[in-house]
Order: sequence, then C-alpha cells, then structure tokens
Amino acid sequence: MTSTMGTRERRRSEVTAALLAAAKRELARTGAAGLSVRAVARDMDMAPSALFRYISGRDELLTLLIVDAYSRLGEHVEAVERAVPRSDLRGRWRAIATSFRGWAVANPHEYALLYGSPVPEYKAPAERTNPSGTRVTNLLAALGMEDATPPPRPSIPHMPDAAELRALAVAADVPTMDGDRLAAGLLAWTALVGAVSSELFEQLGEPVARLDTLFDATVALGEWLLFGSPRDESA
Amino acid sequence: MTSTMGTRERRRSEVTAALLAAAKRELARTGAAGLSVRAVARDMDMAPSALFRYISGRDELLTLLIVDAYSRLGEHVEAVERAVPRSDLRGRWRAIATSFRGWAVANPHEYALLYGSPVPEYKAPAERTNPSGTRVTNLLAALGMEDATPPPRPSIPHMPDAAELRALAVAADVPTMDGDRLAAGLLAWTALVGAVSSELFEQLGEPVARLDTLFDATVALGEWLLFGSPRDESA
DNA sequence: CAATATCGAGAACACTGTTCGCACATCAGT
DNA sequence: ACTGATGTGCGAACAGTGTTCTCGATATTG
Repeated sequence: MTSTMGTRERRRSEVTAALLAAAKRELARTGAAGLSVRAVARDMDMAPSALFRYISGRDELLTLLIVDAYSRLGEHVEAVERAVPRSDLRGRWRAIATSFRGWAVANPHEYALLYGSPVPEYKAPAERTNPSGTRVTNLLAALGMEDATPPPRPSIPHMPDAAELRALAVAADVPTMDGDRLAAGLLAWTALVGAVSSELFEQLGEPVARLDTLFDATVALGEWLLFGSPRDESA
Repeated sequence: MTSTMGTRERRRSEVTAALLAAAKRELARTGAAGLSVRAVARDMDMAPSALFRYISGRDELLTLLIVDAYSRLGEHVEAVERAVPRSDLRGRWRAIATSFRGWAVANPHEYALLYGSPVPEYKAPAERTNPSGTRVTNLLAALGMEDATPPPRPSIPHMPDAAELRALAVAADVPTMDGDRLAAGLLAWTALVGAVSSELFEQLGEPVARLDTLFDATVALGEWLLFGSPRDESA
C-alpha cells in the first residue's frame, strides 16, 4: 500500500534507528545498569520527553537492546559456523564456541546484558527475545540432530540415567532428540557460558594470559561431551 | 587497652551493624542495581546524610555487601563440606557443588552480586574481597591436594597438552599443583558456575522441574573431571 | 482550506547519591 | 567540673534520574 513513505513515516523510522544507535553507543559505554534515557536524548540532541514518543519507557529500551544484541550475536556466530564444512561437526562446535567467546570479549556490556545478572524490576518479554535469543543454541541443537552416529554415552559415575535425561528432553522443546545427546549439549552449553562469564566478569584471579588455555580446555571438554573420543568413532 | 567500649564506640558498632543488616535486607529485596542508600536510611529511621558518617558512599556499601555475601557463602559451603568424611573426596566435591547451588537459589540477589555481571563504574577492591572470595575455591584446591592418586588425565581430544596446563598452574597462585589437576578443577568450577548462573538467570527456557537433573549431570561431570571413573581407581 | 493526528519541547514531580553547615552529645585534659 | 576538641545526626541543597503533561508547531487527510 504505502509504496513510498511520507515524510512523517520516513522521519519516524529515521529517529527510531537513531534512537537505537544512540542507545547502543550508550550501552557499550556505560553498561546496562548505567543506561540513562536522558543521556541517550542528549546524544541525539533531543529533549528526554520526546523519546517517549518512540519508546514506552526505559524497559522497552532495554528490550530493544536485548533483542538487538541477541541478533548481532546470533548473526556473528552463525556466520562463523557457516564457513565450516557441514560434515565437520566437531569443527562446527569449535566455531560456535570460539565465535561466541570472541563476540563476548568484543562486546562485554552486551554479553553482560544477555548472560549476566538480570536487570532488577525488569523481566524481558519472552515473546520478543525468544526468536533471536535461541539462535545460537539452535545451532547447537542442529549439530546434535545431524550427528548420525549414536551418542557415545560416556561412562561418568553418578550421571543421571537415560530415563531422567530423556525426561529432560521432553521438558525442553526438543522432543525428537534423545536424552543423552540433549544432556551433552546442555552441559557443553552451560560450561561454555560459565567459562566465558568467569573470564569476562573476572572471577578467576590474575592469570589473564592463560585464559586462552582454560577456554581451549572448555572447548575440548564440550567437544568430547558432544562427540566423544575420536577412537570411539573408529570402533 | 580499651577493655570496655565507651558509649560512643558502642553506639558506632551498633549503628554499623544495623546499617549492614538493613543493606542486606534491601539487597535481598531489590537486588544490587536497585540498592538505594536512601531506602536503607529509611529502613533505619535515619536521615540519608547520616549514613555517610559510616560509609564513604554507595560503593563502599556494595563492598561491604560483597564481603559479607562471600563470607556467608563460604561459611555455608564449608559447613556442609566439613560434615563429609575426609576420605570421601568425591562426596566432598558433591557437597561443595550442591551446597553452592543451594545457597545460590536461596540467595539469588547475593549470588548475582558475586557471580553475575559486575556493577558498572564500580570495581571491588581485591584486597578486601579476596580473603572471603576464595574460600570456596580454596576448598576445591584442598580437594585436589589431598588426592594422592595421580590425576586420571582423561583422553579428551584437542585438550591442551600438559605443558600448557602446567603454565596455567604457574600463572595462578597454586604452583604446587600439577597442571592436569588444576585444569580439571578450573573446568569443574567454571562448569558449576555456568550451570548455576544459567539456572538462576533463567537462560534455559522453561523446564524448571528438570533443572535438578541438569545440575546432577553437571555435578557428575565435575566429579569425573576431578577423579575419573571408578574403574580407573581399581586399575 | 479545515480538521486531525503526530511530534518536539519545556516544565514539573518524585525519586536518587552526595555535600555542607549547623546544632548537640560525648570525649579528653586540666 | 569546666573547656576545647571530636564525633554524630539532621535539614537543606545541588545535580542527576525516569516519567507525565501540556502546548504550540507541523504534516497528513478529508
């Protein structure tokens, strides 16, 4: 219908874009908790009250930033993963993990917004964050689906038995995946998030230079969880 | 020298204690980012300006809360771990992990303050947080030291080799521990933090009931990283 | 052109952290 | 016991925040 936008419509989308850009700058500068509507307004040379024509309040500003950050993270990880040959499942996992970490260290405040402590008095609306928020975990799920070989089921003592893990699969939205594989994916994922968070939030003491090694170990652990030892495949 | 406290000294320690108690209540209610000096003052029936006789500002209030939270977490985990027979190393690990998670779910805001995204514009002074902040990881380190059997060195592909892991040990402040064991401990620790954070910050979707199972799997993984499979011991 | 919807700005309100000056209570020394 | 010094609480004030409301200007529509 509206093949050409009227000046009003055009200006509105322009201002909306500028608003989001300014908010992203502000987020990258001071972090989520320090994000100020007035500072964003100053950055845009607008009165603070004018911004309320475009956002309902600070909460929606946060929601916009969360969705945007999820999207950019997903875009980044997907692009890196796509460059790996589809048959190299282990390489694809490593690409996901390393690109995830790379984006996190390049965008620490955005990472904190997504995977750090939630902002109090604010609950992100799932219907808006879910589509972009699950992109990277979806990559992991796809990885598990494409792996034709039966999951290695490593012999780990006290590991919950297959029935419990299967129940885990039912509760999540991946009913077609067997429990062992889903558990392996979840373990690899939470371990990855824990390693990146511990590194970024500086909870491990001083050895900054060696964080690479620790991360490599995490990636190797995840790979082993997902695909087992190489000799298992030759067997 | 001052065997008895003068009324001034007494009152000061009383007010300090009440201040910390009120701040803890406020933290448990609204979280770290929503912590308000004025709200604490209201809770104590004092003028906001009066609090500045006891704290230098909001940052020191945060520091106090961080140290206190670390201490209580350490106390809790240490108490639970102490109840396990010293010879049951695996049981001690499980006690550490489960009590860590138990305290986290019971004190989510405190946990977020310690292991979530750091508060912007605020850097916790390491000389004050370190003593209490390393109590639980020290338990883990002690666990590794007491284990006489050589580390199992599980065959994980792409795991950094022994030399790199040893370098990791040198960089950290545990030079007497061999690299494999330290790497295993760090991996178990970051995986634990990742699992608890993912659960508490609700980044895993809906299956709330099954989070226990996922956590059990994380504990089992950590146990395997630290001590290997039981049959390895019989060999 | 007239009616209407949208927009930006400014003032205002209720908050926040923090500083300052002023009364008052307690202390140390003679 | 009196005095000077020190610690303590308070009210006012300043700069900053999120948000609401009104009001004039402007663009769209009939």
